[in-house]
Formats: sequence, structure tokens, C-alpha cells
Amino acid sequence: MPTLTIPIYFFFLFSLCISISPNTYMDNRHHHREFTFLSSAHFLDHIDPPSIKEMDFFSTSSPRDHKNNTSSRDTNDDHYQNRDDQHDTHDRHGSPTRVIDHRVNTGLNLTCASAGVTKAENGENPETELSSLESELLRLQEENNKLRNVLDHITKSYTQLQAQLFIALQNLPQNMETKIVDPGTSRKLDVVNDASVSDEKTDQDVSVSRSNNAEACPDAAEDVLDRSSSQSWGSSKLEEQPKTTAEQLAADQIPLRKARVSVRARSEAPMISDGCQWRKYGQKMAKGNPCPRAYYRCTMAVGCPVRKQVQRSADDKTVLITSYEGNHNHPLPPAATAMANTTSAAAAMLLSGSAASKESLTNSAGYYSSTIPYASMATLSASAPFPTITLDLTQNPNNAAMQLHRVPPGHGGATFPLPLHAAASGGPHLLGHPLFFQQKLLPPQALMPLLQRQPSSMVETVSAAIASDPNFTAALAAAISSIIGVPRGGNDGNNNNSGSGAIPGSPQLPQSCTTFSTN
DNA sequence: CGAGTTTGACCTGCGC
DNA sequence: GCGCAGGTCAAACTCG
Repeated sequence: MPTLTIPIYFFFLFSLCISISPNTYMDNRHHHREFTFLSSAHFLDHIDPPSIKEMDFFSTSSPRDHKNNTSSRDTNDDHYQNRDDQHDTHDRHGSPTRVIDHRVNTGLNLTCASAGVTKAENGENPETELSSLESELLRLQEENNKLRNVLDHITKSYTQLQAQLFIALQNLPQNMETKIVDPGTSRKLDVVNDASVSDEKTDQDVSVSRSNNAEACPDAAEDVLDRSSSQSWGSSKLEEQPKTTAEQLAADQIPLRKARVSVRARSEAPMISDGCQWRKYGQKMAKGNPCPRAYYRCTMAVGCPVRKQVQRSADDKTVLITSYEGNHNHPLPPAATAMANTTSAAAAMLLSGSAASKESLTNSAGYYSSTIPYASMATLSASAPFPTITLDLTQNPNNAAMQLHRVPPGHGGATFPLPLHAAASGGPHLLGHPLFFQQKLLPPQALMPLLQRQPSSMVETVSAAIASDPNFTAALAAAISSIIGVPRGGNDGNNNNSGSGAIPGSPQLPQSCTTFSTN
């Protein structure tokens, strides 16, 4: 039973973390803005209104930001904006009403609105009014600090609970057989801890080990979240609970925690532009592929652990496969945000799914399916040294079949083709590409609802764009990954890499190996 | 001259 | 223990 309850618990914590992270909402706003053409309304469905309110409390951004989702300011910008707004409070004596209105919107809707209007209407002395506003401002700031303290407390509790969770996972029977009943079909999926499960077990062990080593690093999933949301992207969590560089590096260097995300896309260019600076440090001929594999290291910051591999597909040399591994330890330019989100998010998915039980995987499936409506094909592979997720954008849009794979090491495993007859409903095609999940069993039903909400016209538009523009393909891959990484309720992280698409200020997810192949 | 690339050597993990 | 393959290192080289 622990395999059922623990994942639920984990995802509850996960959601909690998401809901209390101000920057998460900010980042999601960016995502929404960036991919408006993909139907932003759909993504907004995944953000709980209460979470948004909480974010607004902390963001202290101006009403303009809340009213307009097209704002490109990141969290820091909002912070500065708040300073500016406060400054305005002192400077604009002649327009008290404006100041008051502004305060109302940034001040938790407490009491100053009506009071300020009353004062303005009564024609009170501007100095008295100013002092009143200042006192109100101080009061609001104190309240804001209190809320931040509450957030800190919750975050700490979350970390501790996750540590306990993974200790509990460690105590689970290693060869326990888990049966997962698919709620949609009532079909029973017998999942035995075979080779693929051993990967999960390994991840669990690693996670537990990490949690034992340092309280700051309770588990892979959390780490993924932490780093994705904070590390490279300056999330609030990082700011509030800063980890030392040494700790981050140590976490990054834990081999088994790595996950790999790869994206296959068609491209004639030798390497996709992902907004980061890379230095080539090696090239090797890989077995079974006449094309050499190039190794790159991120040079945007000293000691950045992120590396990527670029190689053309042996089957189709027009397909470029780019793999990312690790999390950036530095802020990324907007152009690199999308890719970073992609890798981090995908890594988070892999690691969280590995660390938790099948149930969590099931949940993850539902989550990711709901958040990757545009993914062409995502593959989780257990056969690779690292857990690997592959986003394949090379598939023919007309081959719209979603398949769920479980591939035992050494051979192609059972395949669960999901006939996504989306054409009519405009649904399941995910840009017309099949969505694959290897290694982990994902309930097809979970993938359906969101997919079916996808407008066919949108699919056609994006598919056409992909087909015509390799760079767009790369950007889209990053975007997809970013979406994948947005946890239910808008959590999620930032990964590092990529993206020619510009998504300002997105947080980055945890470190794992993300492999992108661009075709 | 510094930054980036090339390329052979070296290290490590894994399977037999 | 040995060989293989993947990954990394570092000296030599190239380029602006």
C-alpha cells in the first residue's frame, strides 16, 4: 500500500510547494505568454486560482502586471517595480487616488482602498494623507514579511516531509510487486519490479542516500523542483533557502540522479541554437553510427555542470539529436529559458517518477499528458545509462497515434498503442505526433482529456511551422519541455537548456540529463 | 594572444 | 581479468 499512498502524499506536497511559490506563478505567466499561440487558456486551467492569489501577495507587483499577462517582467523586475511603486507613493503627492488604487492592488486588498478614496473625497491634507499612506505601507510590508515567514516555514516542513518520504521508500520491499488498476479501463496492469523497475529502485536508493547525506537535498524529485525553480532561474525557493554552490555541485555530481532528455528534430544545421554558450570538449565515433558524436560544455559560467551531446541519427541524417545533461548554475538569457525549462522539467519528471512508485508514475502520466498537449513524441527509456526522455518532433503529423511503451532492457517491450483519433475532435494528435512513454506505464486515459481539447487548427499551424523551420522546431521542443515541466497547478522548474524561443525568466528545473535531438 | 576546436590518450563502467 | 564502448582530458592546432 505504501506504493499507492506515498506517491499521493508526494504529489500533495509537490502541489503544495507549487502553490506557495510566487515565482512559480510568475514563471508560468511567462510560459503562458510565450506560448499564447498554443492556447494559453488551456494552460491556465492547471493553475489553481488560490495559488495565483498567493503569488500575487508575494509578488507585490503592480496591478498592471496582474491585469496583463503579457508582462515580460520576471520576479526581480516585479520586485524593482514594487520599489518604483513605493517610490511613486512618496513622489506623487498630487495624485493620491492613483497611489491609493495602486496600493490596494498590491496590498492584499486589505483596508486602504476605501479609506484612501474617502480621504481623497474629503479633501484631507495631503501631508496627513501621505503619512497615513506611509503607515499603511509599513503595515503591509510587515504583513508581507509575515507571509514570507509562513512560506519559509511551509517550505522547510515540505523538505522535512520529503526526506521522511524517501526514508520510508527505502524501507519498502525491493521486489514488491505492484498492481496498478487503470481507473479508466479497469484493466489491471501488472507491474513487476523487473529491470525497468530496478531503475526506479536505484533512483530511490540514490534519493534516499542524498536525503541522508544532507537535509537540504531530501530527494531527487524535490531537488529537481528546487533546482528547476530556483537554481538557474532565481526562484523564490532558492532565494529563501539558498544552497551553497558546493551542495549544488555535489548534488549535480550524483551520477544516478541524472536523467536525460533528448529531442529529435530535423535540422540541417550542425547544432541547434539554444541560447546558451557551449564549448566543444570532445568528439567520438559512437558505435553503430557513422556520424560522430560531439560533446559540449556550457561556458556561460565557470563550473556550470551542464553538458550536451549532439549527434545525427544513424537512421536519418537529417535528424539532429541534442542531449542535455545537468542544470545550469547561473542565470540564463531569455533565449535559453525554454530549453532550460525543457531539460529541467523532463528531468524532474523522470526523477520524480523514478523515485516514487508506479502510482506516482501514473499521476505523472496524467500530469504530463495534460501539460504536453503539443508534444510530438516523448519517450522514456530505461535501457540507457540514465533515465532518458526523448521528444521526437520528426514524426509525420499524420501518424497520429499515441503509444505507451514499456521497454524492458534489451528488447522492445510491450506496447500499448493508443489510437488517438483526434482528427475529428482535434485532439490527441499532439501536433500530430505520437506520444511515447517508455519504461513507465502511463494510463492512456490520462492523456486523453487535454489532448482532446486541442484545436485541430492549432495543431495544423504548429505542425506546419515545425516542418518549415528547424529553429522553430528546436524552440518548440524547448517549449514542449517547458510545458512538461510545469507541474499540476503550475509548479515546476526550469531546466537549462535551450531554446531559441524566448521565455523570459522561467525557472529552471533540476538536474538531470536532458537530451534534445533536433532533426 | 586568447578563445574555441580537434584529436589522440586516458579513465571508467559494464559485460563476458 | 580482459575487452569494449562511452565519456573526458589536455596538448596541439586554428581562427579572429
